[in-house]
Amino acid sequence: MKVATWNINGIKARHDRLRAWLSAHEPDVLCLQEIKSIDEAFPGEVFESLGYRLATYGQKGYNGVALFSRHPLEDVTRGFEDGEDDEQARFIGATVMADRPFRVMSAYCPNGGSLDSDKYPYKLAWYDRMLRFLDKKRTAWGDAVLMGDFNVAPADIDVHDPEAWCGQVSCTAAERQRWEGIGALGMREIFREMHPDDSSYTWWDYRQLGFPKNKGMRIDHIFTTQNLADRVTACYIDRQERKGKKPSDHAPVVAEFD
DNA sequence: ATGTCTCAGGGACTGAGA
Repeated sequence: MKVATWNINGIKARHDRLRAWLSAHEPDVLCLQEIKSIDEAFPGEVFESLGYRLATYGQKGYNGVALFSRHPLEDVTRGFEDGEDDEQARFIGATVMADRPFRVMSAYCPNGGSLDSDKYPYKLAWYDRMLRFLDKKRTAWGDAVLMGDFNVAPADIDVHDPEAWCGQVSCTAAERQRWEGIGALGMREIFREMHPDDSSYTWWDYRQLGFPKNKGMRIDHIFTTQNLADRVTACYIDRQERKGKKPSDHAPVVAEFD
């Protein structure tokens, strides 16, 4: 089973690149973030013709998440269903009906802006809502994969310049504590587990020659529940996709398990 | 140089968000 996550930064601007990537890598399941499209305008036929079933949760202009699967998707949920008034489309889940079914979730965690903006407390509160949601659902779901753009660099090894970033948004103690809360709920972050000392990144700023200078951060992650984590055979970042014409500012992250 | 992108609105460019 091959699963992947990619912040695509606009499906309209990137569907050709995505189609080529899917043809080359053939993941069973893909989570997208920042589709920046309403559901009605999502170019689904392109991907259905490659054999994928789609579930999208979009909004106009910003944010938006999607699930692609070569196996049927059941019981799609959008948002956290907690009654909060939140118009931002950032979380979608579904059950992948493979031989051994599992729950999959695509998360686009808030960026947070700067420490003094109102986007920062929104980010922290959003994480708390996600943690409550995961806690409430985890026994019912069994095996699960949670993937996405978490907008948190969990440790200094995940940041090109920890001195400069320490205490800034994506690297504060409050954010890292919440990110670690996912692990406290029994999920394991696969890339770091497979590569304990690798300081690879998943995102590089378009500005200031971020990618050529490798000034990036590892903020896109794949978490799985215990049983799946024990069956993982590989986890890697596809840096190639950050190259060439009109890349996203994020590279895909891929995991394989038996 | 806040040095690059995407998208929306409105029909060339500006603003927002990342």
